[in-house]
Parts: sequence; structure tokens; C-alpha cells
Amino acid sequence: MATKIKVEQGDCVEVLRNYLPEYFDLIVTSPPYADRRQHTYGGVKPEHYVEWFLERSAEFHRVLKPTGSFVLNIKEKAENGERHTYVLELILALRKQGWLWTEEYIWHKRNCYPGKWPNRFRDAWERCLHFTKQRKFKMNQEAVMVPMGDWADARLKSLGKNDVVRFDSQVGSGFGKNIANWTQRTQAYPTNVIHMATECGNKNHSAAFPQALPEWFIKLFSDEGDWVLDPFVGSGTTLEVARSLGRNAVGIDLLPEYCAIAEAAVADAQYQLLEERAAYDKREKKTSDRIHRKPDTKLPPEAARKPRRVKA
Amino acid sequence: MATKIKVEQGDCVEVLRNYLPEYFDLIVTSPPYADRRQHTYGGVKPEHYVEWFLERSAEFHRVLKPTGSFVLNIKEKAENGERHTYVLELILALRKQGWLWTEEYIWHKRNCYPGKWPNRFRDAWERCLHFTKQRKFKMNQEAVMVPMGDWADARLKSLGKNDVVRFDSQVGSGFGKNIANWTQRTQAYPTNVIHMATECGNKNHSAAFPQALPEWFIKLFSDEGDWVLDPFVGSGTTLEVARSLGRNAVGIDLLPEYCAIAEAAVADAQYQLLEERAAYDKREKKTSDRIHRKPDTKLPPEAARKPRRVKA
DNA sequence: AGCTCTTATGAATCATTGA
DNA sequence: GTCAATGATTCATAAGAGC
Repeated sequence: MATKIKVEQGDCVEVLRNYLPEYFDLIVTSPPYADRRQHTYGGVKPEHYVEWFLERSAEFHRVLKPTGSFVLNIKEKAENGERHTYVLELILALRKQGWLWTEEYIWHKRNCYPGKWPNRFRDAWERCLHFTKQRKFKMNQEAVMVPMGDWADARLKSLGKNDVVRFDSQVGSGFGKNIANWTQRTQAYPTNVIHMATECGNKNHSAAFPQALPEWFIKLFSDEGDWVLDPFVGSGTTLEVARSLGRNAVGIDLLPEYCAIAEAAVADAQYQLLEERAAYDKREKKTSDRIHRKPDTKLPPEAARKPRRVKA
Repeated sequence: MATKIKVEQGDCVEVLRNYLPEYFDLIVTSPPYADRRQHTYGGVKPEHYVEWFLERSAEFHRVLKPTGSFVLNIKEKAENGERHTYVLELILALRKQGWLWTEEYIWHKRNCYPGKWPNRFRDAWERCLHFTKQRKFKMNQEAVMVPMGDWADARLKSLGKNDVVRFDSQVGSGFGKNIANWTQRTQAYPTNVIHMATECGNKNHSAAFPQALPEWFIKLFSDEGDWVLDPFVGSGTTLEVARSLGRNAVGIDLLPEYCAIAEAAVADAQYQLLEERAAYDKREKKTSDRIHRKPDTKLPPEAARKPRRVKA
């Protein structure tokens, strides 16, 4: 069964009215921040942001499944030496709208924007607010497990800079193979701090998201075949990732040009996957399930037997 | 001139009434969190936390200099599957009280509390809220610059899964070259994400702060000879650090036993410094300024010439 | 001195049990 | 019903033991 990806042009508050209730399993988005993208979204003023957002999040609530999640990547701007409070107010308002504020994940941007100001350092983090409709919801913790800390620490701490340089030059010396062994040994659950560089993986457009960010949440809060929504899809990163993970997805954006970019990005991703698949088939001389592949991490037996999920 | 350190027992709201207005240059504290440490602080209920705190922060505002800073280390708890909102409400309320919410620093705890739950991962971060009375305030950015070497080490230590995968797959792709770049520069300004483990001290008390956390803010927001206040001083970490950095300090705590511990800690620190000094004098055969020493990192010339400060 | 290995222990949360 | 107490889960450190 093929993965369905759809890009819709318009204001999400209107587009979503055509969708049935409880249609989506996951909403993950990075909305236009207040007063940003003025030329595109008309620059919602900070003092009107909450009101503006609530109208849309009401629709999100309607189209989200009871066991679904809503992940909101956002960060308040600083102005006149102070942080704006509209994000705090938004959290409080969303709770009044019926959302549960389940968690606040921190996206730690390792390579943040350069700059220097007299009253603050560079901003290296953003909020990823996790809202749900119920206390029990779908969460696949095993899908995002990380190699255990002992591993990286012990091994890398003992690596001097010379060792790293040597490692750099001795391609294929067996180091990679060893790493594979260690990762097989033990895995740990991650924390609520997500370390990720702001790499825009695809070159043609400036992605607000690094691909790995929506990837993490899509793996964590949805299954293959589920429906993912990004109501402010921008350049389409969420859609690309959703497709590559075997999720169906809908992306909405106000701007026709963004919709075009998003569609192109998805088409590229699709093409690339087909090429990969062809190459793989040729190599392996048999069909593969590469496109809809399982998470590449080995699950511990007990985790595989009873994954933590909630019945819808 | 000797550094003055004072420990006062009592509720800070009462103790501070005896202090003159605009007495302190910096307030840095980690208050008892709502419903935590019940056996010691009586556990302020989340729904009364803001009210309880505002009474005290009004005094903080009175005794803080106009160019001073107030750093609040706090994190809301999760209960019944949801994060509490009292910290968000506290930020909004403090602004109404006249504080400027200048910045929110993230303390990323590398070794966070273990545990597993169906709906969340381990909590690995806390807020360090930075409030001021004016848009212009004292900030010594150069005092907390990070040597590039250490920074590279920290980055290697904190390698997450994605780094590992990249490490593994892109052998020889320039990892070593990047490291070479980092080590060439000497110092960098930090960001608003502070990467620090929670040292569990070998002492008799549960050390909430790692020493390095108040140290960072004391260096950043005060000068030698300034007055630092910790109104919930607990085991006295702030006082120890203040003394070692040549700042005068006042610590207040409700509990007599904590005050005793704090006084002992400061005495220990004092004793240790004297010993160090004696040893140093013996080695160097001359007097040293080790106790009030400058940061041991070399400043770039231009930074040393014009440190960024605000006149009082 | 330096290293491996073991052990104890935290500003945690949730589900369950008992009053 | 509401609330308080207990158990289960889990991992990055420091400290100590052993070589």
C-alpha cells in the first residue's frame, strides 16, 4: 500500500474544516512565530498571537485522534531586552481549550545563529511543546532509543585529539565495526533534551526544521500507516520525513510558493526512494521492504513482545 | 580586604526587611520547588506557590541594585501526566511585580534522575530564569568564555545517536578536520544552554546545585567585592562559590540545620583556601593573589581592554 | 600513578494500595 | 469519593576496591 502525501494551499483553519474529526494521529509543526515572516503571514503581532493561534488549534483538537499528540516547535523572541510572554500565555490558553500540557521537550541547537549582544548570549534552544487530548496516548519509546552513555563517554573520553585525527585518516580501520558492536550491546531511553544541529539537509530551500527533529517525534508518536498533519508545512520537511518513515501526511500552507516547494520536495524524496529501492533490489536480487522499513534499532525481546501502546 | 560571608536563619521575607534597599548586586537561588522537600520546607502547594513566592520576590526587588540581576533556578513537576503551570504563572506574575524577564537559560543536566514512564522521558533540564530591574544591567560576558578545547571535549562527550550514526557512516568525511578547527581558536562565548552534570556531593546534604551553576552566574552578573544574596541557601553552595570568587555573600535559610551546614561549608572552604594559599606561597616563595584570582582563562586583548559593564 | 569494575544514589513519575 | 504512602522503573556520576 502506497504512502499518501498531500499538500493543500490555504489557511489551515479553513482547509481543516473539510476533514473528518479524529482523522490524524499526530500533528507536528513549527508555526510562524509572532512578528516573523511579516511579508508572508502578515506578521501576527505578539499581543494577538494567542487569539490567532487558538482559532487554529481548535481545529487541530477536532481532527486529532484521542490517542494522538500535538507537537509544537516554538520559541518566543526577545524585544526591548525582554523575552515575550506570548508562548507562556499560549500554553495556559491551550490548556483552557482542553489540551493537556504533557511535556516540554528542549531542542538544543548545537550550532545556533552567531551574534553578540550586551544583555544576552546566543539563543541555542527552542521549545517543543507536547500536548495531548488524554492522559493515555500513543508513544513508541523504543523507536527513538539511543546508544548507552557509557559507551560514548568511555570510548570517546579516551580518544585524544590525535586518536580522532588518526581515526579520520585510517578509513575502514575497524572502528566503525566496533561501534556497531557497542550499539548492539545496550541502548538507553533518551531524555527530554534533544541534541540536534540545525542542518538543513536538503540544499534548495532553507528548512526551519532539521529533518531529524520531526523524524524523532514522528517515530515517537506515530506508527507506520498513520496520518500526520503539519498545518504550517513551509518547505515540506515534515512531509518528506513522514513519507520516508511510511506515514501518510497532509501539509497545509498559506503560500502557494511554499506549497510548490513542498510538493517538489516530496516528489524528490519519492524519486530518491525509488532509486534507492532499485539499487537495493539490484544488489540484493530480491525485493526489499526498505521504504516501509522497521526502525533500524534492535528491540530488546520484552519490548518487542509488549510495546507500550494504547488502544484507540 | 577580607570577603564577608553571612548566614542568617529565618524566613527570607522577614530577614530581608532588615536590609537597606539596593544592597545586593546579584540574587541567585534555587528555591524549594512546589511540593518538594516536604520533610524540610513543609512543601508549598503548587496552587499557592505563586502567591507564596511573590511575597518574597517583592523583598528581593527592594534589596537589589538597579543594575543587578535575579537568577531563579526552578522546574515545574509533572503530576497526573501533565506538567504543572505554576512556573509559567510565576513568570507572568513577576513581570507584573515589576521585574523584566530578560532571558531563560536552560540548565541541561547530563546525569538526570533515572526512571521510566509510559508518557514521558527522563527530565534532563531545568529553567534558570534571569530577571532584571532595568534593560541595562551588569553583565561580564568575558568572564564565562569557554576555552575551545573544553568545548570540543564537551561536544564529544555529549554525542547523541545521530552523531554516532554520522561518526559511523561518514568515516573520513572531515570529522577530524572539524576538531582541528575548534582547537585553533582559543575561546568562545557560551550560549544560553548550560551543560552541566549534577554533582551529588559527598557531604551530608543533597546538593541541589552543582557548584559550577552558581559559579557561572556569579562570574557573569557580579564583580569582585560585590554583594551576592541566596535567600534559600540550603547547604551553602552559593556561599562557598561566592567566597572563592571574592564576592561578599548573604545566605538565608528557614532551617537551622541547613544554616549550620552552610556555615560549616563556608568555614571549610575558607580553611581550604588558606591551605592552598600557604602551599602556593611556599612553592612560589612570594605572596600570591590566588584567592581573588582572575579567571584562569586568557582573555583576548580586546576583551580585556573593554569589558562590557554598565555604570551603576 | 592509572585503569577497570562494582556499588550506591539522586529536586523523578506513575500505578497501585490502603486509610 | 479524596488523599497519602509505597513499589517499580532506570541511568549518569562519584567513590572505592582491586589489579
